[in-house]
Amino acid sequence: MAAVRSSPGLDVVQTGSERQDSLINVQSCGQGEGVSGQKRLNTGQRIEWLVDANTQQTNRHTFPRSSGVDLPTFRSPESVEMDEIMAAMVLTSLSCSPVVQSPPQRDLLPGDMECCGGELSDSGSSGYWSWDHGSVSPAPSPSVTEMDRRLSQPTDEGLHMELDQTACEELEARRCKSLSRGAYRCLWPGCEKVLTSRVGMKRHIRILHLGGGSEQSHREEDFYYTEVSSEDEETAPPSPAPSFSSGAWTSCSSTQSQTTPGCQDAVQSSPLSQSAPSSVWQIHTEHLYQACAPIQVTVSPGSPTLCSWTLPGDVQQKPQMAAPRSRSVSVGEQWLQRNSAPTRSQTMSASPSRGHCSFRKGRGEAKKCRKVYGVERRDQWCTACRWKKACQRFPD
DNA sequence: CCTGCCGGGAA
DNA sequence: TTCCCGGCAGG
Repeated sequence: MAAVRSSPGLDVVQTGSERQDSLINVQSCGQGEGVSGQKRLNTGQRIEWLVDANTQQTNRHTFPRSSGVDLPTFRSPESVEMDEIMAAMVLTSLSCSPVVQSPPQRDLLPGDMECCGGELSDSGSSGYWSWDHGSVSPAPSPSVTEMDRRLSQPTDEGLHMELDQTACEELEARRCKSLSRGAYRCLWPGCEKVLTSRVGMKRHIRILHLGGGSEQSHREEDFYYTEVSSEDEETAPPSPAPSFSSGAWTSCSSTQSQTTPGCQDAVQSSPLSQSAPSSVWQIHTEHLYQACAPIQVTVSPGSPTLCSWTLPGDVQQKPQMAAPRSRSVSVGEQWLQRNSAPTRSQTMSASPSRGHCSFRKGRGEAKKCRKVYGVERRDQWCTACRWKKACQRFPD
């Protein structure tokens, strides 16, 4: 918006020495730093202009000149009015000319708007949403000026509207990098890609996950990555993200409760893009929880039939989840202490075949703790065996 | 008789 | 909730 307005306190400054010249101070709402100066028109009017980027005023093309001011007599009121209009137009064109002032006219370039959208448009009234709106708009950052330099270079020949996408993305990436040293983590299930540039992440998601570069998918990538600051990256080793790729699992319960609260806090993107990744994380973590159980399992020594393990996906579906068994007493006990009760209750409640309360299933061929450790080492039994309950360490 | 474990009760 | 045990059933 290139608003040309005249401030009452400044605009019409007519001194006695400049009687024949109409001195008009104009303030133009635009972008970037304010530019002020004077311009002497053909008609002899000297126009002083002040282009202030940060003024958010309504468009007012009126030039309140007091009627009591003496004007050159050879001018008819119509011509004066025309001159004012002309002056306004000239000022408008001046303040919007890319040659004279590139910063304020940035939002007037439709090419920029189309190319980079809200990324480049810092104007709060542009109507475009912007990623870094709040952090960028108020104070011009070095990256902005640098970008302006880059932008004003080609626009010397005119409005260079054909900035290609990649160039804009580079600018965007630069800007994002300079503004925040954050990283962007892909939230696509199974993908833990962490990139330092948002554009790269978008491209990654678009190409790898969304499968192509369609227009629709171009907006979808925002849902599948989250922004994490570098501090979070450094201080978040227990974050579940790297854990997926690493197969060194000793206990699965450690990650169960860590459903990315830190990541959520670190996210600074739009709330729309927050919601989707969180749900993705939720699902992901649940899968992780379900999947981690068979990983730490070691096969029971006496029963080869127990070696048939289902895949994590199947484990999730099956109502009767097989409890893990381990020869390692300490690990098994730890796991039992944490998971025996919930697993048991899950199994009980979900099993439809157990209609009979007094049903006593036949004795399995698996050796239980009593058989394995003997009565003399009862302290090494699983808790259930110690309580004369169904063995959880070596279930049938 | 041994073993596994259900059901119930005590702390 | 944790712990223990009587007692039943299968082998």
